[in-house]
Amino acid sequence: MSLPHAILTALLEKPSSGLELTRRFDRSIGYFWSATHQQIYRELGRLEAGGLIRALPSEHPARGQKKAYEVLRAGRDELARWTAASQDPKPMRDVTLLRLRAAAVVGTEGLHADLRRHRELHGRQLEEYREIERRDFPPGKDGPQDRLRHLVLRAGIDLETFWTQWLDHALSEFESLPEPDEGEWPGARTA
Amino acid sequence: MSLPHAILTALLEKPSSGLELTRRFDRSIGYFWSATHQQIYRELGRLEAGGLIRALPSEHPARGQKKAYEVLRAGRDELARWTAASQDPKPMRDVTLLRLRAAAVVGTEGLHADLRRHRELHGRQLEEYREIERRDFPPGKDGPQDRLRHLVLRAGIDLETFWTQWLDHALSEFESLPEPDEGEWPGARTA
DNA sequence: CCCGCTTATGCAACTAGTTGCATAAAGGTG
DNA sequence: CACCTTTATGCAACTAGTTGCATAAGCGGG
Repeated sequence: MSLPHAILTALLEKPSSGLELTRRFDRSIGYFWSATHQQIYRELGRLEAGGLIRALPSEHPARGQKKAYEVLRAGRDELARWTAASQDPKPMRDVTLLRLRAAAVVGTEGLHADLRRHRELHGRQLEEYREIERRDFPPGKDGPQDRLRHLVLRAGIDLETFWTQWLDHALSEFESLPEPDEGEWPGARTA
Repeated sequence: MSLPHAILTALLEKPSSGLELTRRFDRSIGYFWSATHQQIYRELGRLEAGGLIRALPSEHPARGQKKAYEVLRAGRDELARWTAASQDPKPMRDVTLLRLRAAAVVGTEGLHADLRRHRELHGRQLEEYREIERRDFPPGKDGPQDRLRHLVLRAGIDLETFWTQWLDHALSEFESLPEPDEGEWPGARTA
């Protein structure tokens, strides 16, 4: 149950309309909590119904008309409560690792090329994060809030660094693997 | 759509009953693809209905009776197809990073202690992985399959290493942060 | 002024994962 | 043997996220 809290955080940083939020989720916030516009609109409705946010008054509130929201006191309190509450880290689910384990059973055919592609994507993401770091956190920008936000970005940078390095390692392993001449992969029993 | 493929992989490694699978998902497989027993039973039913696996013949197939499954040819083919197919890495969702970003707006109250707890948990997980590495991948065990499986474990080790280091960094930042004397966190507008 | 494109909001149906509980057999204990 | 716990399987309802599409206003040509 984190989407509402992601939205509350975003709205506290800056009151926005649904579409503006969507744009922000495609950039900064989405780097660690992605959401589609449909999720966002639905959740905005719920948050408004629950009295945590409200639509800023507008001249002509009609369909196709921008509607900006701001956070109410109850919303801020809820976000503070949620942030402070103890939460267990949830077990991870990573498709790439699963595919690699499957490849150990059915063969690596086809996987190699896709991992190379992933290496490219993670490399690009890493560059993008580094760019943001240069832009948003020059030396000296180190108030309490800057430090916390920098910490979040740092996690993104270090994670992408991990992935690029791990994928490089995996790719070099693939290259030194013997050709899978059919039968190389012991045909774990199928009927 | 990865749970069925996780199950196919597990069953190819070793035919098992639902409960045995559940146990294995609590250990090795669950380290990168977790699943509850309800998910597993449901999916076993679907896979059987789809002709990808079949129940091994049993004397008395009754409720409360172990029922083991094995993978059929179609199941193996499907797993090979899925493994080789190109897949985009999906955007991540990490609650901890989200909480940290929220804390930059509503204050760090309470978060510190929970991050310390997470540091402990990740540290323990890291130790467990290292233990497995010592046990399952002694020097010399480096056939193609061992190499691939070791690669997966390596990812787990490196990820937990990242988290412990990042959390250590975060915790030290928290300690050097000024006391949040109410108002330290600019009260981003609430109505 | 009608056509198509962009901006903006939203519903409905679907898929995946979670939570809570039910059922039944097996095996031990008083 | 009546009761309790453990092993093993499973259904039903719920929550969260995804996909596909609908609606409507504004705006710029031809």
